[in-house]
Amino acid sequence: MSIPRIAKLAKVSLGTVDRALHNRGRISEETRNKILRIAEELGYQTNPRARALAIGKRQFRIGICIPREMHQYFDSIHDGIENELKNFSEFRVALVNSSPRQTRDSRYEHVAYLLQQDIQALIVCPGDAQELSELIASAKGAGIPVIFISSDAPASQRTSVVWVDPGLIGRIAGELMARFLGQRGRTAVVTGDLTNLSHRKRAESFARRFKEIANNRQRCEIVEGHDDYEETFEKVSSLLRQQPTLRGIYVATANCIPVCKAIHAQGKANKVHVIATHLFPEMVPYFENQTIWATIYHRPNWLGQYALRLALRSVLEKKPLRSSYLVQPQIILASNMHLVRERAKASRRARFDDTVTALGADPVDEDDVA
Amino acid sequence: MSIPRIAKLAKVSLGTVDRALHNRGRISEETRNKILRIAEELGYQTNPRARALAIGKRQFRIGICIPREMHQYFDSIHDGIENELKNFSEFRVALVNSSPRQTRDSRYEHVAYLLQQDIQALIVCPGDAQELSELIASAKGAGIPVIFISSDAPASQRTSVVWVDPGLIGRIAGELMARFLGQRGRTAVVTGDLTNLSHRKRAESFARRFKEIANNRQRCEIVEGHDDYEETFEKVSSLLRQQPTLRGIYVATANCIPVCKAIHAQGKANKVHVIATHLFPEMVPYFENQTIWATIYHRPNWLGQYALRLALRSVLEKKPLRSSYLVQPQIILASNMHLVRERAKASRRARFDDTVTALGADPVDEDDVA
DNA sequence: TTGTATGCGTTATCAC
DNA sequence: GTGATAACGCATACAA
Repeated sequence: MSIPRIAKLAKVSLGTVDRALHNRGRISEETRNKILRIAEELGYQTNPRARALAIGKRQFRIGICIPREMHQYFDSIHDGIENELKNFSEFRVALVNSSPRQTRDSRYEHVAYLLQQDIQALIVCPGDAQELSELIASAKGAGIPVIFISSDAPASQRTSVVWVDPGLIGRIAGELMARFLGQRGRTAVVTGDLTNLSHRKRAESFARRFKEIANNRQRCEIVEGHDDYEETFEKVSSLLRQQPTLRGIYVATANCIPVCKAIHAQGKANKVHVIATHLFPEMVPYFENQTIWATIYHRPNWLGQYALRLALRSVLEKKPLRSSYLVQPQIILASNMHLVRERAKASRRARFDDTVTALGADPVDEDDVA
Repeated sequence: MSIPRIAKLAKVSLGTVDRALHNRGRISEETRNKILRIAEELGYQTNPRARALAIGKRQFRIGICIPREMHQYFDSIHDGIENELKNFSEFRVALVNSSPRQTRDSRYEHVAYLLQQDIQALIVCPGDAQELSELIASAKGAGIPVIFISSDAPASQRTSVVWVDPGLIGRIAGELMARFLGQRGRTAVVTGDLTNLSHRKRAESFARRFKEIANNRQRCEIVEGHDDYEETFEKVSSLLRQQPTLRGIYVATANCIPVCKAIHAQGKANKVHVIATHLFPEMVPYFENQTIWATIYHRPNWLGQYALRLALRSVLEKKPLRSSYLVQPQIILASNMHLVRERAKASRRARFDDTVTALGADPVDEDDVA
């Protein structure tokens, strides 16, 4: 089941088989079909290691566009990308980085820039669903796979998306909250911005699942904090004053610190509890004093790692990509908190800023295990 | 940083570098040292893909000894092994299987048999800590790596163990139970056999963590079911009669069905809830009727997959193995139950029975993602 | 339109 | 002890 073997069976040369298999033209329909038929029958699969070896000297360039805000989250994605890079140290891969400052800033100019940099694949955390569609269509035309991380824009022509199902996240949080609270007390959601599809989905799924289990007919208040510290603190503080029976808050975004602070400021420290999102060092004290009871960890590190793996597989091994890769979220309690990398690690973002990270260093474990 | 480059720098031939790097003898100390020094300076790492290509025609044989009882659990391990096998389809790997019928049966004769089969690595689910030590020492002497799955025997000379920290499992279950029950009601543990180190560890950790959080001073009853259906059903039934304030049961072994049945038989259906271990089809109804509130999933599939990956890495890439690989358990609720493979899949054990599974079929995604 | 030659980095088999 | 040389499977530049 190798090219030489096919060549022998078809009584042609290696080059001919190669042309048939890879649609390179300069081949007659007849021989092409004969060869393809034989390859089919033999169940030919190209040997990725041999291919890797053969094309190993080329430079590959991968474009990266991931906003810089919310360090705890996006830095993890970047770390994941770097991690995976080490698994490809035999190749000459360069990451070309161009990222907007704020989460809500336009990615247009950045992606446009990246597409001019002779990249072979593009990894983006998209913001607005619409703005990139034109650029992505042109990338597709140029044969450049575009991989979305963390959120999707279904209308776009992106090749693949690597993310966590937001409905699933909401349902898990809702079920957990219902079990934690039993029948007593009501709950609320703090989210970023309901115009964001993922945020809305999480909030809705949470509320639905909570009511389903807790048999609770009360309205579940939804607070938009816009990932702003002050705004969130104020809104949650007033919510706590208005709703004395509030017992649980699901913070569907990374911005849970002002929520915890508000709870303590209102003297509700052991009365109101939080289910949060992600995990980073500032949260640890609130885990320890039992303000946070659980957090839903989206594994940003793994999102990044997998996105780069897909990009490089597509480029190096010509592997066709599926349109969607769903990553499983993890439920984190105080007992397994120590297993999350972001709990302790300092930000390394500096290394990434607007640089071309050339590579080729020490190979490393992929360490899903830990 | 390749062998030819080192050869040029050292002004020797490829063969000489090879002999220096791999301690093949037939080389003078002097040139050996010179070459090793240069390789060190250049940070030489052998290119695994090239190596793979070069040794691709050899046969490799991996011995497997995993008991057949408890299909839901051990079959998953086997499935994981087969999964990983597909990622190495370019090689000629054969799995040599010899497994005891019962979990508690001796593995001695099986392992002894496997060691005579010209295997290059051995994967075992050990039972008794002692019985294999002599065989394992001799395997070590013969340069055959021995990888334990799922439980450890610290005194033995095994190369590596791939497992889930039993203390961690117990603490997670304990914390979850404490959160679920709040301050009300007491709890109990159903386990297999307290002479088994992992089982004891899980039970103890559970009890300690539960008390810590729930501020509960009551004794936490521990029931040994010996993974026997009848015995477990009887013991749990009588426990439920004796302890009317019992609210939660942690089943630390896969044997949770008789526990659920006993709860229903005693008319405690919505009063007593279960945190279980693993997930398989028979459990689904009890998840749906809210008898089971959560389960701790040890990811047996991944245990198997990773064990084979380590074995093949050790053999094919000469990669040194760490002594312990800790896999993270997952907390499963009704909301994310559908993500667990074992929930639905039928047993495929037949394929494995006492056969030499020769291979080389279709390569496949590794799909941690799903 | 087809065939041949060369190289990727490693291992293995010779001959010297 | 050491150095050529071929082979693994694939890609590619060049020759026919």
